[in-house]
Amino acid sequence: MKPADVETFFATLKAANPQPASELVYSSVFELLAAVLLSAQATDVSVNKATRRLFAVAPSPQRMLALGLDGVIEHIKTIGLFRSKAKHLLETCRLLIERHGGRVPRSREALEALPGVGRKTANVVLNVAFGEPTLAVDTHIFRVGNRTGLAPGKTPLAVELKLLQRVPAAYLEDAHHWLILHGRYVCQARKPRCWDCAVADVCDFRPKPPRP
DNA sequence: ATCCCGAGGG
DNA sequence: CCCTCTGGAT
Repeated sequence: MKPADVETFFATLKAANPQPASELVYSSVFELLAAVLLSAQATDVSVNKATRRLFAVAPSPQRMLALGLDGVIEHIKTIGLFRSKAKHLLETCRLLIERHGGRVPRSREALEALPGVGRKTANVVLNVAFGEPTLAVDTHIFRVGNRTGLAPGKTPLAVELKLLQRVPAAYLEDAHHWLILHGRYVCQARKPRCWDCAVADVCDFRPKPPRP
């Protein structure tokens, strides 16, 4: 993708969706952190189904700890990777209380020190909860960055750095959600919907012509 | 590089 | 059946 097309790319996505937001359901910074931790390799629909039950009983680190491992698993067992996620979530809750007064810390170092929280999850929390100019690269953004030519890279970190360097400052705040929603609904993994893609003319990807 | 791991879509 | 889903730890 040519540098001049990057502005067009984001202006077009913005016009279609002026105020993009996460589709995860949460009502506090703690719930955001927990929901994102649970969302690894899972759809937001399945995560929301589980967190509706979980957060009704455990909206705080203290209440989450009180549930215990089996209690947490009972609520999230419909999500993939549920055993490791339950374990990580509980240990994270313990550390939030022990190190951070039961609050979610605002620094990358403190966030990534929590089990189950890596660079991507930390970036989401820093951006969405604290308004920091970070850009979390998930499976969608990694694919969209490479496929479109907007931000090619062999690893998520490489794509993230390329995006931070190419996305105009005015779009950085919401770029994460525009890219993720574009990847989820239009630039899909298996069958990208290029025929109704608003940014197809500035995209490097050319789909195979359909069979007659 | 491998493991974790359920639900939904094609 | 196979692939994908807002990854992270070992």
